[in-house]
Amino acid sequence: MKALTKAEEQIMQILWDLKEAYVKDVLERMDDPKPAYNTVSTFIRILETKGFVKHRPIGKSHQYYPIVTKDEYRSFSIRRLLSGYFGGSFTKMASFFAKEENLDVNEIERIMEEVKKDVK
Amino acid sequence: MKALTKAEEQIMQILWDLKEAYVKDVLERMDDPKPAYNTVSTFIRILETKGFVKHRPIGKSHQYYPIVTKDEYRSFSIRRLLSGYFGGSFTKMASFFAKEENLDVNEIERIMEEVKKDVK
DNA sequence: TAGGTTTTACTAATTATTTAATAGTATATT
DNA sequence: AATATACTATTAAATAATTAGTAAAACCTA
Repeated sequence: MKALTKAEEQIMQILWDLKEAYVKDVLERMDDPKPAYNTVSTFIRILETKGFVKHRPIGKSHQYYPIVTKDEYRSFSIRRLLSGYFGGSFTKMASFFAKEENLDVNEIERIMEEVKKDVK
Repeated sequence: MKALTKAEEQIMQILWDLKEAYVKDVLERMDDPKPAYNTVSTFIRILETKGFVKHRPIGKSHQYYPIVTKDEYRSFSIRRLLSGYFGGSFTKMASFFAKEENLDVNEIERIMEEVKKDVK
């Protein structure tokens, strides 16, 4: 999987959110100052050539939808961070975070309970 | 703090590792095919203008050293990932990771023990 | 001291990314 | 039919990132 550039990622976030969208729907969700319609259109087409997005023709226009899921990209991103900064170890990352946030043992317990519940 | 580009980050990783280094030391540690000496030199000077690195003149040459620590940049990177992909919640990220790796409750316990030990 | 070496500083060239204008096509509207 | 509207496709222009050549300074060596 190839990494997204910042502008591409911004648009993917919106597509993941909307699940399917026309160019105008994406544009609508963008922060001010909004870029030109064609700027968005171009990026979506780049995302399509990169294999992140497909479209179905609806009448004269295109409805776009993600084919790389947000989870897949999340996973890719975590892995990149882990391997670059924590020797590939999630435990190291968790420790780092805990120290940085000054989490005490109880707070760590609470987080892990949450995780356990969620995993079930 | 400003994000590093890929090439800049690569060189920072080496500087963090070496703590202090001449251009040639950094070059030495780079993967083949090695870039030109001047390429490395340029990037280090960019890092200096970005405020990640300083140097002390040693004789005719410069010894470079990081002034943004790896921990500071780690922290920045985690935060960026959390806010972009996990609604800012470390718990969510941990859950995501646990599910993805199919961690069972025992494995989660083990990680938590490790983190607790480390935090003390 | 003349010629080679090492290094920094400056600058240019290349490639990637971002942005949007322009042109073309189809549909709706008057 | 002529005009406006809504879109896609192509292309160009602007900016950022990457790579490295060239010049200049400082040193080393025969």
